[in-house]
Amino acid sequence: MPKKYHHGDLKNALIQGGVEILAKEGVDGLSLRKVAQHAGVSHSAPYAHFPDKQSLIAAISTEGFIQLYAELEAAVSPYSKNPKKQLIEGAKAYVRFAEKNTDTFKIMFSGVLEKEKDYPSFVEISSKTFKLVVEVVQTCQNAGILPTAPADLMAVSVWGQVHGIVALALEGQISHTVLEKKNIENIVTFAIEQLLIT
Amino acid sequence: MPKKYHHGDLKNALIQGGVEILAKEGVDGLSLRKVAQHAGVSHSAPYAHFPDKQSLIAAISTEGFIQLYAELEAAVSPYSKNPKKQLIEGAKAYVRFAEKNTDTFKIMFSGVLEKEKDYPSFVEISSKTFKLVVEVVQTCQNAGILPTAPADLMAVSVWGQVHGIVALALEGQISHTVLEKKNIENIVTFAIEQLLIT
DNA sequence: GTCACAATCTTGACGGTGTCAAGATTTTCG
DNA sequence: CGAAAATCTTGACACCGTCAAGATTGTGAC
Repeated sequence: MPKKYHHGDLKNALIQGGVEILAKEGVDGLSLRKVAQHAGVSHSAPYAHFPDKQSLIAAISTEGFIQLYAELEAAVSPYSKNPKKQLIEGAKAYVRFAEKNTDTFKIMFSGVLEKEKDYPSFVEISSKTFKLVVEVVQTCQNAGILPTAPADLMAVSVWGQVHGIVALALEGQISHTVLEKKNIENIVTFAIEQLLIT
Repeated sequence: MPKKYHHGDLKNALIQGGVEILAKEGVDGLSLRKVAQHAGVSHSAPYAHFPDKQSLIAAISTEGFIQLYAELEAAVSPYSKNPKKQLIEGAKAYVRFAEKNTDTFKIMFSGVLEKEKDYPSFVEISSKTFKLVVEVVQTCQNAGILPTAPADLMAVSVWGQVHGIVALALEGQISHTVLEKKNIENIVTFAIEQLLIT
């Protein structure tokens, strides 16, 4: 933890403030100047901690991934003896995260972040999350409920399946006729079950 | 087709110019003023045709969906006797569209468009595209190569599967270890095959 | 302890943005 | 032809990201 200077841990205050503004005013409402004001600091103070806006967004995205990872972990760990439940509960947790943190989720995946190579901690937590998916997929394969194929490839399929439906849902692209019968969690569950070996 | 006034069909010129700028400078480079200048017109001339920037973006997205629909149609129609090929060729066409028109694709799905209710022509082509997916899914079901389930629900799964992998790929979120072995088209094909009944 | 240095923050400026108001110009149509 | 509507220009406003210059404050060497 950084020591106190004029403000004291401004960097984290900016990230946290960014998350709040994101939740309150949406992606378009997020500006460096607003985040600075929210932290009670001048409009260009953030430049002491972030070289540009993208960098702040990367930090917020990283924070989002850390929380997503934690929630996936929590959803999956109780069912270490039940691979199918792990897969489905993990998928449902993914949906819930996206629904509860819509704008953070959008920032994490909406192309605002471009050259991720420059944000090592983002890459780290992001690939850590992917590894978690691979592990769950592998236990499912060992249990014979997912096809035998390279685990990383199958993990991309599973993650893509969940992510795609969630992304379409956030865009309002899920057909009205479907939403009448099932909510997003149920749709994702159905889709994942299609990938399972009966 | 609108008649000529001062400029002559400014509205379409703005949309077309927007597509060009989008392809050349990316999402961040797209501004109303730049589009106006590109069309040789003053900075607030666009307001005679679009109430705000979102509306221009909606028009560009609509244009994108029209092209996407056409390419899906073209990819699917030659194989009316081969449902499996229809599904896979359609998915591959989706990938190709996203790869060739990255920024238009991002704008179409990256949350820039919010309240779509206000853009009827966008909703129209978008749901028309979805219906095309439903039709292909139905012929696959009739051929016994996709599970018997509500066609619209299964269509959401299929579309979500393809879209999710494409979206993750555009974010650079597909694991390096997977990309070494397969390109996006192949990954999507693999994923779709997992949904098929063998 | 003090003094130079580095980190942190402020002030002020720059060009660019979306949007609106007022007015000029042009087309349409009764 | 003349009124009304559509189209476009000019100018202004607040906001934005970013940079330069300088003020303030903490750190560490001596």
